[in-house]
Parts: sequence; structure tokens; C-alpha cells
Amino acid sequence: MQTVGFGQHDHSACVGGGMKAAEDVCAAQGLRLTKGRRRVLEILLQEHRAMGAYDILGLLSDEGFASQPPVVYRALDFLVANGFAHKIQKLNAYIACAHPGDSHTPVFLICRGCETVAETAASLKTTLGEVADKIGFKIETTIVEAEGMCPTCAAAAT
Amino acid sequence: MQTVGFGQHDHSACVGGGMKAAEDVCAAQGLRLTKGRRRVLEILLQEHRAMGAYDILGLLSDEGFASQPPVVYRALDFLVANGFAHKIQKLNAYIACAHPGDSHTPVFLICRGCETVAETAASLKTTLGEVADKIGFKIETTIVEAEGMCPTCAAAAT
DNA sequence: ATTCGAAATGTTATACTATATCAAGTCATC
DNA sequence: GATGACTTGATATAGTATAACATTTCGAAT
Repeated sequence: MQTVGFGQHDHSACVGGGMKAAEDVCAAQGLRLTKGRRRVLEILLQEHRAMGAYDILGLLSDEGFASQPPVVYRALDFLVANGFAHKIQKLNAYIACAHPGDSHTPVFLICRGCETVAETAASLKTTLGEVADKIGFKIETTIVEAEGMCPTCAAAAT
Repeated sequence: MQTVGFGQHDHSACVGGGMKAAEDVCAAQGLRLTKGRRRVLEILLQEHRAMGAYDILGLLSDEGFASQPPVVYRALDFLVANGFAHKIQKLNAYIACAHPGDSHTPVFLICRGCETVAETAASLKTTLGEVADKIGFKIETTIVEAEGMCPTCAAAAT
């Protein structure tokens, strides 16, 4: 797995690959990659940056899609739920997944200067510091939030 | 350093200690812990849970403070900037710091069942998995976002 | 003790982000 | 072609956060 985000890469391959991966996953799992969902994913792949929901909505409505928020939020919900896109909590923004198809724990490095967001990965056995060092990213602040079940609730749910 | 959040603890000590720590830091650094800032921190320490800004604002205005959003956001900005409170991005909520005075990288474990938020800590050398295992928290999803400077912007800023 | 500048607060308005709800259409299957 | 699950259309509203500018307070230096 490779870190994506800073530096050059073959962007057309990146877009094509992302769409192909999503199509394959949907075909395999019986998910419907409908027109709106497909278009939102294309936009995120093409722009290759974290975009606000209303930025995307603006592009959609320019193209003749309806211009109500649910249009874009529904598509984003689908893409995020199925791992084709991620939400960047820090920015209230969305970005195409750089490793579609993989099951992974995404780690985002957000540059305060250019606002580029790099997606990389840390397993539970890899530290964030190692990941950042490897690509020369200088971390200033970090957000780490894990959602799950506490011991009490896990016991109660049995 | 101890994990705080799940299980019993001496809560009055926890409130008093939090206020004391904030007072000490402010005295040492010439920061002004004004009435509103102090009261917001007290509320967060007393409630001991992640609270929305408007929840806090409601309590403040019941007590005679002004009831405009900037009142609470300014206080929260101060508390967060100085490490007395943290924002839980996942919940758009704020919580008192459980380790005031320490310089630390907070790691939050958010229970999906009871919505309790535990603050613990992982150094850059400690993995999230180790932290969770230690207290029996079952992680389902994680958010890891680091903000800083990418190699390009760091070079340009020189 | 006065003045002066920086910091904090008061106040109004508005921007930005996201969801609830219910009606109508689409699609695959029986 | 009826059924049921899923998706979309459309309206309204909820929830989160900041901009901008006037006013006050505070502390330090005269």
C-alpha cells in the first residue's frame, strides 16, 4: 500500500482506477452505483481534494441534478458507508478513498499550508509517528477518536 | 497517567482538580480565566461528558449570561486552545480535559451505547490498539487525522 | 491617577453543515 | 403485472459556527 496525496502521480489512472474499483465492489456486493452516486465519486476522484458537501452540490446542480442538500448527502452516505470515500471530520469535508477495495484504517495528514489531504494507513500495530516520518510530514496536532463499545455496554448487549 | 472515563472515580476531586489545574496554568502563563471561561470549564467538568456548544449555552443563559452563540464559542476556543478542554469532532461536542497541565496527545474512546467519552493517551510510540485493549474497549471504527505541514509547504515556509 | 493599548465581551446578523419527512418513481423478483 | 425494497424528489427545518463592529474591562506605563 502506498501513501497518496503529496507529490506527483498519474491522475487519470487514479480516477479510472477509483471508478473501476467501485464498480467491481458494487457488482460483487449487489450495490447500486446509480447516476448521482457515480457522479459524486467521479467529482471527488477528479478534484482529488477534500470537498465540502455544498461544493459538490454546486457542481451537481450545474449539471442538471437537483440542488437540494439531500441529493449530495445521500450519495456521500452511500460512498462513505461502502468505503469509496471518507469524511474528514476536521474540515467537514469529503474525499475519495485512495485505497478502494482494501479494508483499512485510514489516516489522514492534512496540510495547514495548502490544505492538501493525504490518505495513508496505519494498522493498529503501526504508529502515527512512523507513518508521518516516512513521508516527511510534520505533525502539529492530531485527532484520534475511536468509536465502539465500552466494557459495560458490551456486557449489557450480550 | 491514568485512563479516565469508564468506571467510578472521585468526581468532586475531579472537578476541583480540573479548576485548580486551569487556575495554575493561567497564573503561570498570564492567561485570564474570566467569569464566562471559568463557568464553561466548571460546567464541562461537572457534567463530565461531551456537550454540544448549544447545550452549554443553554445553561449559561439560564444563569444570566448572554445567550448568543459567540459567548460560548469564545469560551470554548479559549479552553481548547489552552488545553483545558477538547473538541470531539465525531460528535461536534466539547469535553473537559482529563489530564490538564500535561502536554499530551489525547485519544478519545467514544461508546456507541452510552455515548460516554473516555480520554486516554497514546504517545507516538503507543498504538491505539494497545490503549483500547488495556481498558477493554472494543473499537469498531477509528478517526485519525493529523494536521501539520507537508514537505512542500514546510520547505516553502523557510 | 490618568492614559493608553490590548484583550475581552455585547450584540446583531448571517453562513455553513446536516437531517427529518413524506410523496413519487424505479427496479428486480415472484 | 403485482409486490416489496430501494432510490429519488421536494419542502422544510434543525444544528453548528463565524463575521463584523461597537463597547467595556483590564493591566501596564507614564
